[in-house]
Amino acid sequence: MRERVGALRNYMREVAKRPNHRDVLRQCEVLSSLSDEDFGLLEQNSYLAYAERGEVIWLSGATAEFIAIIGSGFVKLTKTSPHGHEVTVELLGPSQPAGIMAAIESHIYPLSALAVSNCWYLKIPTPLFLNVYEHNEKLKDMILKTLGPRLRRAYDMMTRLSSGKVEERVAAVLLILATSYGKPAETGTVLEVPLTRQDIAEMAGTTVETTIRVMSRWQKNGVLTTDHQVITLHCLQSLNDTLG
Amino acid sequence: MRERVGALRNYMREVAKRPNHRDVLRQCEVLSSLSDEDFGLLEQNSYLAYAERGEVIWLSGATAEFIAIIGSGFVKLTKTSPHGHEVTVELLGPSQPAGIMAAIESHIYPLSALAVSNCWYLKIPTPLFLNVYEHNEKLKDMILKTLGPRLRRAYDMMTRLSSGKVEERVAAVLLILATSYGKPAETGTVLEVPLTRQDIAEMAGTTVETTIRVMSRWQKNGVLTTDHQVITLHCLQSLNDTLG
DNA sequence: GCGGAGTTATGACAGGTGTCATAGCGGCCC
DNA sequence: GGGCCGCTATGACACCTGTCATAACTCCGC
Repeated sequence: MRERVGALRNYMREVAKRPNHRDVLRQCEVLSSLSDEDFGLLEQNSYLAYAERGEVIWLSGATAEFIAIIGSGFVKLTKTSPHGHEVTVELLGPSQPAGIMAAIESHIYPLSALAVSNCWYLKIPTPLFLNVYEHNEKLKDMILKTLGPRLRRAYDMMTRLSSGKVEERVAAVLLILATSYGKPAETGTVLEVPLTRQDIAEMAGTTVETTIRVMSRWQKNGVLTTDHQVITLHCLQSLNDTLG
Repeated sequence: MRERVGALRNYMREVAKRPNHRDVLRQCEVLSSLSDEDFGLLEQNSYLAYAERGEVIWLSGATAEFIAIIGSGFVKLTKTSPHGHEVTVELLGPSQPAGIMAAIESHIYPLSALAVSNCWYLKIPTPLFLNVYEHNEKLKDMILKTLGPRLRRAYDMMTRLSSGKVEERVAAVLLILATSYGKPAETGTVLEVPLTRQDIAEMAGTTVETTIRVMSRWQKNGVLTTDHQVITLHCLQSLNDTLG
């Protein structure tokens, strides 16, 4: 046990490893259609930034000064309800972009971006990005095509959030996370995302206590095990079953 | 009272009035950037269709044969949760398009479309639309720009759905409807959308009974009055207050 | 080492909300 | 007109879930 915790801690440090500037750009799917020239332009005028776990990358309502492409670690996009209650609407991992819609359309971030783990990300100034965007039809296509899945995910979460039962919502969150970021292992699917119960609660639209209760129950049933913030899902099927 | 009910019924009939084919195309904001030539193309190869209240326009999961532009009446886009429970994700009124994302990206409708009132809509075959779409950069821009607000509305609903209290969610739904489709009158803002409590419940992610209870309470407090399915909001402020 | 901060965990409790049952009302079709 | 259907309305009741309180544990800085 001791060494597993040690290994986990190493993992958390590893997340904070500085990625290669160019690699981050190249690995971002939305930008994959760009010419070498445009890549060069973006590369020379963007810069890597670091955020500690919990750090604010931008706040909703602020003017969109830059778009971000995640190099390593995880970022959550949140919105605070009128009651001050914070809700996570999206979780982004390596090579995923954030703030593109704000840049090209509203010029104001509609969501806040917060680091879930220590992470590196690339900051591309909005004017520069717009410059490349304007005369680049393929980029527009790519953005359109990535927006589709985002909308569908949003609609999916809406239906899950409305259909009552917290247990169901937490199961849905874990399954979504598993498909996006889960890594297969002997014991099951491992979620190497350092999410606290609080984070999961924000995604499922519930409270920490209830989330803990639900997950403790699953732990007793052998559906999953948690070791600090690393969750191993042993039985995806029984999670799926709780969805109906 | 008698004649008011009669007037309402007339209204319902009026909604079903057949609109002008070309007007529907011209009034759709997304298409506003098209050349006369493209307009002609769309006009000649699209056709008006009629749907009775409650009728299915398409089902989620079907292949996207056409996109629809609403001419008159209202259409809801829904998704059924794993539990069979139906959730309305969006409500569309005259001159709003549906199915565009499915056409250009997934080729499968992610949501079902159902007529909320009797309505006329324009069917534009997917291949034709894609044809126009491919070589029309401004159209892409317009689509991108309309997608932004859609995403933001979706995120907004997500936060409201997660923040507990049903009363709040119903208030939010009514306010959203009021800003989109409300018409000012002496007595307040009138919602001339023939929504049943069931429809509202689906949008707020709750049950008919609770929706009725909440709205009856407001009716007693004088916040709103309902006459069949026509809702008059007398005090938008007190609805806003319930949001926190 | 000690204390504080952050996270996980558990219990008591009240209230909101879904579920089920029932009823009235108006419209529509035969 | 009669019967059926859809919509609104109301009550009883169980139970989920948010709220508040408490505690153990780890990590970290002093």
